[in-house]
Amino acid sequence: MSKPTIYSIARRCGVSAATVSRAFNRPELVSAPVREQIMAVAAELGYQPSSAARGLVTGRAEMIGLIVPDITNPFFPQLVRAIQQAAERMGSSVMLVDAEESAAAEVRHVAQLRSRVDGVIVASPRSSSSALREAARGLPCVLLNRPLRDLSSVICDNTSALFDAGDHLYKHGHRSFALLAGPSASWAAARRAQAIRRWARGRGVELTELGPFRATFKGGRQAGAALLGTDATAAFAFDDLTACGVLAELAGCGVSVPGERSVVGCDDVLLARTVTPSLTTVTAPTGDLGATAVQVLSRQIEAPGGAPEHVRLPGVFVARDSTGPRSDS
Amino acid sequence: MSKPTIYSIARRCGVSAATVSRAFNRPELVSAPVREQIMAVAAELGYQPSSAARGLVTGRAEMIGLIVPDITNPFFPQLVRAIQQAAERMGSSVMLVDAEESAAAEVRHVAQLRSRVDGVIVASPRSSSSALREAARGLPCVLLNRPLRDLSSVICDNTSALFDAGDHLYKHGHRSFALLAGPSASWAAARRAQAIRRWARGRGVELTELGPFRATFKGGRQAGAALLGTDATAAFAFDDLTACGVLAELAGCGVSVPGERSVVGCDDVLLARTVTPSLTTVTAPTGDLGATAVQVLSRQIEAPGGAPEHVRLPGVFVARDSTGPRSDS
DNA sequence: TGAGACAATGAAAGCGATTGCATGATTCTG
DNA sequence: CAGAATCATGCAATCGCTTTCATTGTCTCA
Repeated sequence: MSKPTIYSIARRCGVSAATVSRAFNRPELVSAPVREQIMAVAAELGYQPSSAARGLVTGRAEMIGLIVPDITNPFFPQLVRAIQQAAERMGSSVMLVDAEESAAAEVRHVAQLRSRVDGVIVASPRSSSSALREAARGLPCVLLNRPLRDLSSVICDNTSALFDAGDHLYKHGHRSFALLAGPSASWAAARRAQAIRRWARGRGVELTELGPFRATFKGGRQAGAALLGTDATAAFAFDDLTACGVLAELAGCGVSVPGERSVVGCDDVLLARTVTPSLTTVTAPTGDLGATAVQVLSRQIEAPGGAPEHVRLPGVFVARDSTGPRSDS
Repeated sequence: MSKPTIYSIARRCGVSAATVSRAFNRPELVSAPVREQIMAVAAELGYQPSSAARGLVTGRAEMIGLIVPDITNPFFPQLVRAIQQAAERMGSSVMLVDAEESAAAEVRHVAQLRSRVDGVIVASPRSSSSALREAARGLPCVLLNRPLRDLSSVICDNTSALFDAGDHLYKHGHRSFALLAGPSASWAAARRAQAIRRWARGRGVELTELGPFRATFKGGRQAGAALLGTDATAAFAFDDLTACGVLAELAGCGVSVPGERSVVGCDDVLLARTVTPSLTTVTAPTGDLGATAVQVLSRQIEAPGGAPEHVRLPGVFVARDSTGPRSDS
């Protein structure tokens, strides 16, 4: 027998399809005995409403798209999970798309998702503002970690946490710093760099800028190598993953951390706690970030064309073992 | 103006909707000038076919579901990426669902996905065989890392690689081993344990079994603590994540690796290379695993009810720094 | 007791695409 | 040159569901 539909159920129950539909969507409109019979038959037949048919008439896909630049960067799985949980709470599923660090892919995927989702969350987009705006035209959209005036955004602001990080290093006697810049297309990278520059200027300490490096472990190793070419005693890595690369490179060269150099990361991914030495970093409120993004998106979906919302959540500095007193060498 | 449909395009081009539809799906059936005009108008209007409408009539969602037990376990992002790439090649999108290590959630999600996808890939399922079979009834389904006679499966067989791992340790003089078992519901865990037991018996060495432990960093720390209660000089962790936990715990207790104890992981996630010491482990062919799973699934979708396929891909042992000569203490 | 009010249900019109069949215009073919 | 084959296109049914509107009883209240 073919897939059960509301009609097969209706026939078996001696009611009309409309009643079956209502039994599911507006149960209070159906008398108790009929409703129960419908439910029983539905369960027996293993009925599942066709979301295509429903979507066709309601115009809702009950699905949101999520575009991440690199799912293998450990920051994103946490985010994905948070977003998925939040989406589930509002009855939606998540379609995940990995843009594999390509700005072009981001835009392409937004276009592809258009017809299949109610809205999209684009995490840490690499694409140009105009391309992004264009791609999202008429599609509810929330940007994560990148503000754009006319699109909603939820961002993690690490500025003050990075100040704390700097102060923490300063107190440990460091006076010469390196900034290991992240991907040049990344707003987060620019923002973090800016915060660190401002802090350094405020403190009047020396800041060597290196990079940009890719936000990968390998990129981190390169950054580590570059760091060794300077006399900075403390370095700000773009994120935890690159920081881990730096640690690995330094370890490989026999440079002790935090003995000879201190390193701070950003994001506080699982990795940060597992490396040796554990990473001093800035904890991003992943759960909140995801939940907020979904909320904002769902508001955009409810009221398309509504004013864009901009939410900013602060990161929190956390000191671990990759930072310590400046060596007197 | 509202969303463009084939009708709005048809009207603007002075043709029927059928022709527009054909222009997209069977362009060879439409004369060149008409086709080009349709394409031009479609592009101008930013037309995107409604996948709900299409899905309703074709019965295809062009979407596959992917259920993973724990997206924050670094093994899975790699797999997700591989699967997504493969799916994209066959024109499908991927709906990711994180079951958060709950067997019940797995089954629940399979049921939910039913109506929205053409088939599902269930990675490393925790649920019982019968529940799984029941949930997948009539739904094309491929199991990853868990064989079940009547459902297709793609598994990574680490048996021989684990033998290699054992031999590697044996050559380094180890004679007393610990098996840090993974989740009891995990087929992979059972399978790995079995391989190790067999190897140990074959070699005639002592094997202490500990656990089960959860496949998380924390679970690994517990495993590490348990390990210290034994006199095993070498330990097989369930996977890299737990192995990292073990390393952290040992480091925390001042036990040197590989000086005092050797540890081997499994999966070869990014983490394995980034921890210190880098992890001796078994590399899983993630890319192949994902690509194969998608292929098998798409065959199941083409020919529903076809015979289940079973593919097994071997893991490869790789020695790094977490294993070394047995200490003479 | 009769007129609303109300509750439960059905009939039917879409939602936006695909697709089998019918049609009319061309082009072959012998 | 008549009839067949071919090509490009349109018509209309269909997919499974939601939802508006109409219908039929049942109550309730004056």
